[in-house]
Formats: sequence, C-alpha cells, structure tokens
Amino acid sequence: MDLRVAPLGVQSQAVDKLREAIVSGHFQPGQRLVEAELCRLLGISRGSVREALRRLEGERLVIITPNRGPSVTELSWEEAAQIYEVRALLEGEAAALAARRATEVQRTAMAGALAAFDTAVADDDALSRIHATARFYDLMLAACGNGVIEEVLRGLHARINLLRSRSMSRQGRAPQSAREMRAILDAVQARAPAAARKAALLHVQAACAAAKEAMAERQVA
Amino acid sequence: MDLRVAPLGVQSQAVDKLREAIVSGHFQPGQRLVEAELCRLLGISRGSVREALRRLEGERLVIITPNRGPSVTELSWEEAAQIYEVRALLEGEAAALAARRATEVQRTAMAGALAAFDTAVADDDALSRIHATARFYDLMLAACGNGVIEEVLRGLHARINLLRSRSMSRQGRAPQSAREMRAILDAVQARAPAAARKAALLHVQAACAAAKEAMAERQVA
DNA sequence: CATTATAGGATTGTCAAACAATCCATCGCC
DNA sequence: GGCGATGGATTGTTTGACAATCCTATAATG
Repeated sequence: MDLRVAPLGVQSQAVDKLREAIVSGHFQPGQRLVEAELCRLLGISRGSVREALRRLEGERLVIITPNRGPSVTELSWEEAAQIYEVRALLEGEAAALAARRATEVQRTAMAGALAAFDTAVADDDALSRIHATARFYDLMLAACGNGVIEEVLRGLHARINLLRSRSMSRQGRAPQSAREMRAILDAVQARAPAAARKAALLHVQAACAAAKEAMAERQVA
Repeated sequence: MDLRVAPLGVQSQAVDKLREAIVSGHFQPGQRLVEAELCRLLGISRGSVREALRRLEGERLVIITPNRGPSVTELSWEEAAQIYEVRALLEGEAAALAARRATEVQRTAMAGALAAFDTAVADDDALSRIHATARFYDLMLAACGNGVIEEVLRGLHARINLLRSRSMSRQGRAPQSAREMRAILDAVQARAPAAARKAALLHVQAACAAAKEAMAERQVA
C-alpha cells in the first residue's frame, strides 16, 4: 500500500480549485478565463496559472485557443450524446468485469455506497447524492481491475458534469437512478457479468435520456 | 470547411518535436527529461518547455512526478494489455459505426490507404507501412462519426506506440496485418456492421498477441 | 448610411533571471 | 558496514518585461 503523503504544490491546489469552480458551475461553460484575473483570484503567478490551465486542458475541462486564451469547455448536445455512447460501452464492460472480479470486500463497499445513496434520496440531499454516486462508481471502477477503463471513464464523467451545471439533474430522476444502480449491484453480487453489463447499459441510456430532456427544457426556457 | 491557417507558436512546435522524439524512440521510456537540457535542445525558454511537457502529460506520453520532474512514460505489459482491451471494444464499435455510416468517398479513401499499405508491405518499407496504417485508421475513425471514440482511440494508439520503440513490430506480422485490415474494409464496404466489429476485434487481438510475443522476446534478450 | 481603415487597449505568448525547496549521491564519521 | 551531514543538481515558483495578436470603438471614406 502507498502511504506517500503529497507535498501538494501551489499548482495542484490551483488545478483542484479551478476544477471545482468549473464543475460546480461557478465558471459557466464558454466563459473566458483571463489569466491575469485568475492570478488575482488564486494568488499565484501567471506561469503557474498557465500550467494549471494546461492540465485542465488535458482533462478537457478547459479549451485553450491560440492567441485567444483559455475558456471553459462548451459541450454541445451532439458531443454529449457521443460521450454517452462511449460511456455505455465502457461502463457496460466495467460492470461485467466487476461482476467477474470484485472481491467480497469490494461488493460490500459498493452496497454501502448504494445504501448511502438511498438515504440521500430519502433525505432529498443533493450533495450527498452526488458523493454517494461518485463513490459507487469509484468502487465499481476499482473492482473492474482495468485502470485504463477507469481513467477514460473518469474523464468522460468529468466532461458530462459540464452539463449538470445547466441541466441541474431533475427531481424525479433520483429514485429511478437508485433502482438502476441497484440492478447493477445485484448483478455484480450475483457474479453475473452479462446481467451487469446490461444493467449498466440501461443506466447510462436512462441518464442520457434524462439529460436530453433536461437540455430540451433548457432550450425553450 | 475550415481553412484557418495556424500561426503555430513556439510551444506547439516544441510539443510536436518532443512527441516525435518520444514515439520514435529517440527518448527511451523511463528516461528523465531534464528541463534545462530540453531548453538547450529546443532553443526555447523554460516556461515554454514546462507548458509543452504539461501538454504531453495530458497525452500520457510523459509523466511528471512532483519534485522529480518529467520522464517518458513507461508502459508495463499489464497496462498495455488493458489498453488493448479498451481498443478492442472501441475499435470494434468504430468499425461497426463506419460500416453503417461511411460515405462512398470515405470507403474509397480507406481502400486507397489499404492499397498503399499493401505496396508498402511488398516494398518492405517500414515507414510507409506506418503512415498507411495511420491513414487507414484516421479515415475509419472519421467515418465512424463519433469524435469522442476518435479522440480516445487516438490517445490509446499514441500510448501503444511507446511499446513499438522497444518491440519493433516483427517481420512476419505485416502481411497478416494487411489481411486483417482487408477484412475490416470488406465489411465496411459491404455495410455489414456486425462483421466489421468482429474483424476489428480480431485485428486488435492479433496485434495484442504480437505485442505480447515481441515483449517476451525482449524479456529474454 | 454603410463600409472600410485606423488607432488603442486588452490579452496572450515568450523570454530572462532569480531564489527557495527538494532530491540524490557522495563523503566522512562512528 | 551502517549512518548522518554536505553539496550539487533539479524542480517549483515568482517577478518583470516586451512583442505579437486580437477586439472594439472611433474616424475616414465612398
């Protein structure tokens, strides 16, 4: 086990803060990120800001246009749909692998995360819902044993989150989402790869449909 | 159509040169990339070098360890195998989509690229083989119509190339590879998605097996 | 009036020089 | 031989500067 404690330089903190600001919607998609201003806000030098922005560009959260500078990535619906397609493929595979490989400990942990999600739904606690979902996914991706799938999906999730800030995941969706995740977990616990893949696929497709609806609502608004 | 001509700043050139140096094996996997030295070699300032390295880190060609600096990514066989798994999934999907969506022009272009590959095999011209393969893939990915698949696969290919420098794609593989690509193209031209997916999958699996063998040879050497 | 130059400010791209913090290898000491 | 101190090498970060580019508002022109 790796117990290394990171010194955590100025840049890494800047990256974290900026990422947080972006996915939380504090910086809107399309908004330009002026370097001088970020220097002021973060209290660091321009060089460090620029490097931090390059890192976020690598995560596709920021797009840097030559001679125009960085702005928050804008996600068209078309792109989002493509991301959901890839997610369906990879999350299906991840679920199938997890069903095959997850240890007892990992399955229990996933069950715990899902339970937390259920209570968050009951309490109507949006923040806890997000955290529980993230934990559930982290556990499943760790259990699938393929670090590349994990890495790619992490990136795709981050990008999809860019939509969340505008489409504010709708109300009725949470309980349905809980049922879908339950189906995945059941299949994983039953060590049934095919069922797990199908359940994960349905979950992604449902999320895609929900996002599409939310997007349409936004359009008319 | 976008006819924009890029001003192409110092950094972008540096990124290109460095990427070329890495995938060509001029910088060996694991080798440390000392900033001061790169400044000398590239003739640019340290700030620009650092930003260029951050970009390459985003492509996973370079890994930057805190307080230790950048080095060329080392690809373990385990990681490579995981990449091949994901490639199998995504290239299968890409081939299926291409079979469904490719226009006549695109199919013709793919046929042209494959013909170029055949002559390169006949002439035993390694460089042309690589170029033709790259073109074939670019065309297929463009034809599949999913930019996200394209982007992810591009990244995975670049990473797999890190192996090439040590495992020097073996001799007998090329004609076999040509047959596999032919099978993909045939399926695409026949507009047979399922067949295309299967052919692409076989191609990736064969590439994976070849890489594994080459790796094993290297081990004993 | 519409359209095209022009000027100016804002912003990015790049460089240079400096210094603290960290790492690593070497040397001397016990 | 193990162990701590020393010092050089390298990275992390800052500051300041300047050219190149972009954008906008204004002025000139037909």
